[in-house]
Amino acid sequence: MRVVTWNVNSLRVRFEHLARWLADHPADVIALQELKLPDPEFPREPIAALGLESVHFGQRTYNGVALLARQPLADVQRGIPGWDDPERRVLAATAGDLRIVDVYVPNGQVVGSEKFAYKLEWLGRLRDYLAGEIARHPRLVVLGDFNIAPADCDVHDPARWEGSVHVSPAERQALGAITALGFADVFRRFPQPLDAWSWWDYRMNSFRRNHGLRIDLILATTALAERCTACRIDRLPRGWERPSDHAPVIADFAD
DNA sequence: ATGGTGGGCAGCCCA
Repeated sequence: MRVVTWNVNSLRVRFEHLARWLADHPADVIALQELKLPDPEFPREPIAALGLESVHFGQRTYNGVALLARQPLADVQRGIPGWDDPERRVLAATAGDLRIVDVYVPNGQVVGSEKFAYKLEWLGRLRDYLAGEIARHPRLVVLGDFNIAPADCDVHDPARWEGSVHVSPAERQALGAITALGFADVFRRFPQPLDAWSWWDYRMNSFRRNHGLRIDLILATTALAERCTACRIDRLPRGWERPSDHAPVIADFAD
């Protein structure tokens, strides 16, 4: 099973990039974030024309997540059960024998802000939800835009970023509480380049200078992570004309 | 040098 996560920053704008990339990178499951379109405008038919089933949980202007898959998606769950979060950021489904949870973690804006408090609350609620999911689904993958760089090796300039949003101790602790449920960040199970980022700011020529963060993650339950045979970031589409600010992350799992 | 760029919807909000 090949699993992909990609924050497309507007599916309307990036649909052609997605189609072009998928033509060269056949995947079994694709988790998308930041659709930025309401459900009635979701391009279900164009995606079906690519040979992919899809489920989506969108809203106008902001947020929105979708799962695309070669095979049918079952037991679809929109949002975190029992919490009426006004922002649409979580979508779960079962593809084959994998349970998939697609997440778009809040950005947090500035450490100490209201949005930052929402991010921490949100991560706590995700942890509680995943504690139940992991008990029911031993083969569980949680992937998406976490808006947290797990460690300093995931940051191009740790000194300049120290204490900022995406790297602050509070955020890393909240992520740690999730991985402590029994997940592995599969990217770090393999040798990787020292400068492997998944997001580059649109400003300040960040991509050209390769100033980025690794904030797009694929977490797998520990037993499943041992079946992971590869994980990499494909930075190529970040260099295409009018790109998303995120690159796709790819993981392969043996059957 | 506290900026810069991009998406979405209509002068900002969010990333």
